[in-house]
Amino acid sequence: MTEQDTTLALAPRLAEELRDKLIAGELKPGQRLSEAALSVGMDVSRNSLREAFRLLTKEGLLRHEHNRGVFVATPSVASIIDIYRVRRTIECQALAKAYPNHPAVARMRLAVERARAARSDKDWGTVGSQNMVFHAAIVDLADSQRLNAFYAQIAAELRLSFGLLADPELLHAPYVDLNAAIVEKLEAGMTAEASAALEAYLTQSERTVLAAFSRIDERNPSGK
Amino acid sequence: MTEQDTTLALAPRLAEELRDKLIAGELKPGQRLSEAALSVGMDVSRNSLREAFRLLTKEGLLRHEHNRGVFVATPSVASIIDIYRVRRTIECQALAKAYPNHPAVARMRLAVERARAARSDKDWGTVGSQNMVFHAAIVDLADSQRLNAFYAQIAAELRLSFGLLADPELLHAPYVDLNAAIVEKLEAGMTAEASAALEAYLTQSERTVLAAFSRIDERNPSGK
DNA sequence: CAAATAAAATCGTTGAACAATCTTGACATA
DNA sequence: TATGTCAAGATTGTTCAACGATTTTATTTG
Repeated sequence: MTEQDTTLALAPRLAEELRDKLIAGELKPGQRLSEAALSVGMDVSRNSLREAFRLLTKEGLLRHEHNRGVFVATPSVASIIDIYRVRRTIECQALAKAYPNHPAVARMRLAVERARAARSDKDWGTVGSQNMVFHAAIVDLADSQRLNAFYAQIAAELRLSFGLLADPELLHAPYVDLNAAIVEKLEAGMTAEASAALEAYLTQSERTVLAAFSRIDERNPSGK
Repeated sequence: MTEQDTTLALAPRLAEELRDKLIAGELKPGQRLSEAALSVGMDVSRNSLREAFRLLTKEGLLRHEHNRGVFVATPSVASIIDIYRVRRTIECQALAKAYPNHPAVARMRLAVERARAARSDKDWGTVGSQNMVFHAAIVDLADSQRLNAFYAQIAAELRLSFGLLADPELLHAPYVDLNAAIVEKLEAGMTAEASAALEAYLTQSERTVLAAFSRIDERNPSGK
């Protein structure tokens, strides 16, 4: 009974598989993805693979150049700034307008607690993924499927950038307690304060990521 | 020199062509799009058409059912509520954080003036499209490519819903002056007031659309 | 008239083919 | 040596034909 009953379409499955590899860093920014090579590697036809490419291109994880092929998207300072702008717009508003009994609040708290436990174990991978869960839950406060889907996409793009950065401790550890403060303010009904705290959080996080990114980028300007 | 030098890829062109037909109402909600029929009708291969279908499905304009084909998305009360939730989140925040000298402000004003001119001519189509321009300009205040792209998608979905509604005068005419008031507040640096006015606008517009939509929907519950 | 079954249509996916375009490398020229 | 030309070679863009899988329609049967 562990198998999938509903045979999902092939292209979305391929896209998911590729997305995982992109986020895991198995496929590196700037790298070209050969249709011929990948289609035999993944044991599917070129046509099916091209459908998957189109999906991931639309998500911003791949870049498509006509008659030249698809490449893993190369994060840039501009894209990071853009992504944080999106996050501030959506997350802060979701938090400001949230009502404190929303089911997503429980998920926020749970993510905070799990992140704290992982932090004591120095399990930075889990700290990072619980941080993602926390922010996805914030967006979920707005009760909008479309915002959720859009945010998932933005988060995947951001994780592509994170892949370039070396130090997950620096990247995620400092924010566990800030997250805790946010959820506490929210639970207390202080949505405006929670939102303000989140904005400060995001600004600080953006600065950290940009600084780390610039250090990489100036050594290796074109992302090869 | 009027021709396109860069031969654009086929799939995006097909997607654009279909998108236009969807928004124009040539393809009706719930209608099934046969791969075989459409591919001969548009004189392209089934494979290319399928790539275009994937794009439009990801945009929310088409719905894909495994082994059954693609259908024109059927707007629902839930989808309209969701779309307006997105609009309030993004547009109000963009306006609240805007700075009044942003180039998009000029476009907002221009759209208002054109809409007013069109209103005196009772050219409701232009009134509607200038209204779309106005709101796209608001989102542009946030200076984010990703928000712009996302909003364009949401707007297309909303226009699909509008296609079902009969009366463009009722739908757009009352909002020309509200738009004017918003741009004036913004130009005066009163971003908070502009944002509040927009929120009231959107709530009222949502109510109008939902009311009109329910009248249609109860006569024709499952969209043909 | 309902249920079961057979036939037809449609989608899902593959593989091969060929045109269009880009890349590479050899070669000639200044 | 540096540079520009030009012909392979490789890769993408697109089409076509085929066939298994699934759904829909039509037919038969009880």
